[in-house]
Amino acid sequence: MTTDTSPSRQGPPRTPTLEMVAAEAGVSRATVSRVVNDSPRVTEHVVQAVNEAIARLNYVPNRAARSLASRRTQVIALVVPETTAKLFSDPFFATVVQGIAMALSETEYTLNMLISSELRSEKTRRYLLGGNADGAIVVSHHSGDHDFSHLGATLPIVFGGRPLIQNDEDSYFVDVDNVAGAATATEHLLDRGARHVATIAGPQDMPPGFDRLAGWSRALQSRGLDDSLVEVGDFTPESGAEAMRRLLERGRPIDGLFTANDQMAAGAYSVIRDHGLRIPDDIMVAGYDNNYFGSTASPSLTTINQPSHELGAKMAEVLVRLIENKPTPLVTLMPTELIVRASTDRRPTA
Amino acid sequence: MTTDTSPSRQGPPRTPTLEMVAAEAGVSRATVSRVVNDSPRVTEHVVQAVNEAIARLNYVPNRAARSLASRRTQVIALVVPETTAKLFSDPFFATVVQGIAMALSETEYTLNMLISSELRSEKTRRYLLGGNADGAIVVSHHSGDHDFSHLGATLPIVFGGRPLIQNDEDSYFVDVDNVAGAATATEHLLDRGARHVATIAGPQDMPPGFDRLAGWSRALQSRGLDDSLVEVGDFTPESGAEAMRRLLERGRPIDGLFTANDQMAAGAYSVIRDHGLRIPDDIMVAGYDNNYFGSTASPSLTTINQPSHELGAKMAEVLVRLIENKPTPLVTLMPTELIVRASTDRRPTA
DNA sequence: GTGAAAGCGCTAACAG
DNA sequence: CTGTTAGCGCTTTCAC
Repeated sequence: MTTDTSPSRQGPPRTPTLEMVAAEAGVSRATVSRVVNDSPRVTEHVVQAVNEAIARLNYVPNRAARSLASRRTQVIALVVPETTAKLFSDPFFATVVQGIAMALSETEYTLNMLISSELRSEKTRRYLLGGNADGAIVVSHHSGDHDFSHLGATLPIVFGGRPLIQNDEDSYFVDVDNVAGAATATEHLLDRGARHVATIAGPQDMPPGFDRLAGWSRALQSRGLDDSLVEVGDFTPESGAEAMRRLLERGRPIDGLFTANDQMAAGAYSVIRDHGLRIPDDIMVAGYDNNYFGSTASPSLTTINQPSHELGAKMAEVLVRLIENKPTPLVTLMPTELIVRASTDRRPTA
Repeated sequence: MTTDTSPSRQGPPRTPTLEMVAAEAGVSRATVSRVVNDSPRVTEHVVQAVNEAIARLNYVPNRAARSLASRRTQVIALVVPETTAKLFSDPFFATVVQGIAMALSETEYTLNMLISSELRSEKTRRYLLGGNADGAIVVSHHSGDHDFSHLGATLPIVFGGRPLIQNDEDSYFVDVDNVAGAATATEHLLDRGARHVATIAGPQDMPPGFDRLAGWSRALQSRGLDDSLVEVGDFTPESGAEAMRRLLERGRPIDGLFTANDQMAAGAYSVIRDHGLRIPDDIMVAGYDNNYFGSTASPSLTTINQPSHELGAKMAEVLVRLIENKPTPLVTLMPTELIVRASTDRRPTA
């Protein structure tokens, strides 16, 4: 076992070149190139001959050469801020990435995943600006990571999750319709007979936190109901418990609760029970996210499901359209789905 | 909003070239190239001048050109069989990928993620053989996906998880030491006083299932204890419950249980309780995986933690060594960690 | 419709 | 130590 450190450099070309195919098929390199890129104006007969030669030689085009000549890379960069990368084990995020990767695997594009730390974000910027990708998808939980938005002018970029501040420079993004989702959950509580619906909101400096509170408010206001029973948490079960405590201490009647995510609902559950109240009989509860916390809670939690896989697929789709100069709306909102479970299992009251 | 479908082709070169830097610095292109690739033999003085020119022009090298000329791509392919991609929401798998990506972000290599469906696996093969990557990491749950192992001769490849059959062609892989982990958990049960330790094993056609059973056996045999209390499940909670039922029906004493994963332990819990037995007083239980099922179970489950992030990082490290022709062992086993919780909370008996 | 020729931006011998 | 000279493998006008 030697300690040869130098990169292994094979001698002769390992893979057949376009030129060899041309020779094999008895045509020019230009023609082979046309066939490979299925250009319209090539005789059917020639196409066949070339394809046979390709098959015989087991030819596969060299990406580097192709992209050098065509000034197109066929690469899509997936930029993941390091803070978000840490949350990779979050099923939501992982599934979004899965959606992106699977959608792209259907296309000619290749997915390049970059972790961009605060420190080395310059490296990422250079990579993107250096013409190493045809476009980029930026996913992040903290939408402060929109440092990249100004790159949108130079390179097609699609963001996952809307920016907190709708910036002047119009950036493309696709997101879940948090407002509508929250409103749906709240309306469900109302339909099932709740009249005093409280909410445990998420951080108001995060779009999902902000939007879900807005959706809850909207649903109540549109029925002329009170929307002042609000407490804010930070998406953790503990904060959910705290918030629930504060809510109950207000001493006002509560018969419905919408929490901005399932974790906080789980936290609220324990407090509700500690107060001798029953779910759903005394208080119906609805969460948001449809994750493990909700499905294993007892009683199982009614919640809002986010189409995370589809979200990723959509991001890929939008970016590809952008790259190919096809008309595309600036913002794409994905619909959510209400999952009804035991925590709201009550017949509508009269 | 037009419907121009053609790729946007900008006119003039958008990014400064190495040649422009050379002119700016008053040296030849070769010299600039040497500086960029920090070759040792360049005068300090010249290095500075070039670097300043680079900074002034905001130059960033073109990957395609570089790789075309150097026959090196600086790309590492992450091959994810579609069956595995579906499990992306599995925290274990997602964390492994995270580990790979983060380790690679420290290097000059770029991560290319490919979903390889059974059908289109030919596409992946061509991509890899086409010289589009310097190496590949293949991650999969089902190690039947070692279709790629024969590519190992052509391209450096590292596999995640050991192959079921130790194939002749020596392929590199890194894995968690399942045998040792299972043995550790089992020994822990013995140390806490268990004498009749049963196991609920995983599918025997999956390496983790097979190895964890082996580890359990080894621990018992080395103390001269009986290792016949085995039932097999399929890693689901339901199968765990079934297996536990069969175990108890044997009518033999059981005071300890090792399950091949936490899910099956969760399933076993309910059956144990249904039989009027207490955990840990009557039966101590240890699982494997350290996931949500174990930590939220009641009593909380003693289990084996897998260093998933480190596993990914190691895979990246091994591959890079391979690519750079540094000596590297064929198999790398990562150590596990015992997490002691309430399900084995009992003082050692006399 | 097809071929010829001219590069894309960079690296890698080889001289000097 | 630095410059010169050839390409890497492919696309792309431009003629024919």
